[in-house]
Amino acid sequence: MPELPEVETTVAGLRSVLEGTVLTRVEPRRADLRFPIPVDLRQRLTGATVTSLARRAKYGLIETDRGDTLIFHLGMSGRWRIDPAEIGAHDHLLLETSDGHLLSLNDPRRFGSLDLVRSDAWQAYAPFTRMGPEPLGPEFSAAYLARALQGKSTSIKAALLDQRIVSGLGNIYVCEALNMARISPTREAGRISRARLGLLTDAIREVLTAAIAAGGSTLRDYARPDGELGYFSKQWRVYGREGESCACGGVIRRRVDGGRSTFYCPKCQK
DNA sequence: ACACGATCCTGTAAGC
DNA sequence: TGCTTACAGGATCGTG
Repeated sequence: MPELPEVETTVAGLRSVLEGTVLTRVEPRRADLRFPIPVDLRQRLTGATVTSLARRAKYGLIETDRGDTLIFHLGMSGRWRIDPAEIGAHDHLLLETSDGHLLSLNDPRRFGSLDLVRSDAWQAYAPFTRMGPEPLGPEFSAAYLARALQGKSTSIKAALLDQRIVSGLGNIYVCEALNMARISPTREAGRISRARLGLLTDAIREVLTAAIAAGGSTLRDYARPDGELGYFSKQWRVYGREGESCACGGVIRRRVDGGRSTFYCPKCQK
């Protein structure tokens, strides 16, 4: 489910419930997700006050007044549920707040992760150290992309999914941005003109910004007790639309590389 | 060094 | 209807 916009929306939803509250109960319900969950997580977080929440790439950060920051990744199927009606087999971490809310990290496939770092050193967290810039940040530009893609023989689609080049993009928004910029997903990454890289960076920013805005508009849904409603927009141009019409009039195709689907329009994406 | 496929796990939906 | 198969928004690891 979660790429950058979904994590951004999730963090905003969590912030409204968590910020300023005390974690009165912290209950990991299994020892690991993708990786082991720190054994002292309960002890370090119980009784702490949540001071702030933030996002880095597809990770959410929950900072406390004890100098610890809980870092979560939602993997493919993770989400936070607020005041769920019942706790099931896939609710892996429960947080109870001094306001009486119960939060649950639910992740059936368990590709997500949970970790605890010292707040003054979160930037040294291993997954962050080799990660490229935020696509919505000031460092991300056509000039940056040109430098990062220089000499790369891999496809532009694979390059944009590589978190070392730019962090936070996933399969959906890469497909969408490439369609918006009219660039073929199979085009060699190192051989795209600077002008087209400009269109691509614009498209990436535009699609992410629109998705965050749409997510924000459904925050109420996200925070519903059942948590069942999707919290991101499904206004996709090409993703999941094989056989349908592209805005240009062409027919959207699907191809699979490395087990992952790519949706694109062969008529307008060159 | 780089590029690519296999892999972790479960749920859902399509196909026979 | 029921069983089997394909596929899913991620990221890492091993191999060529």
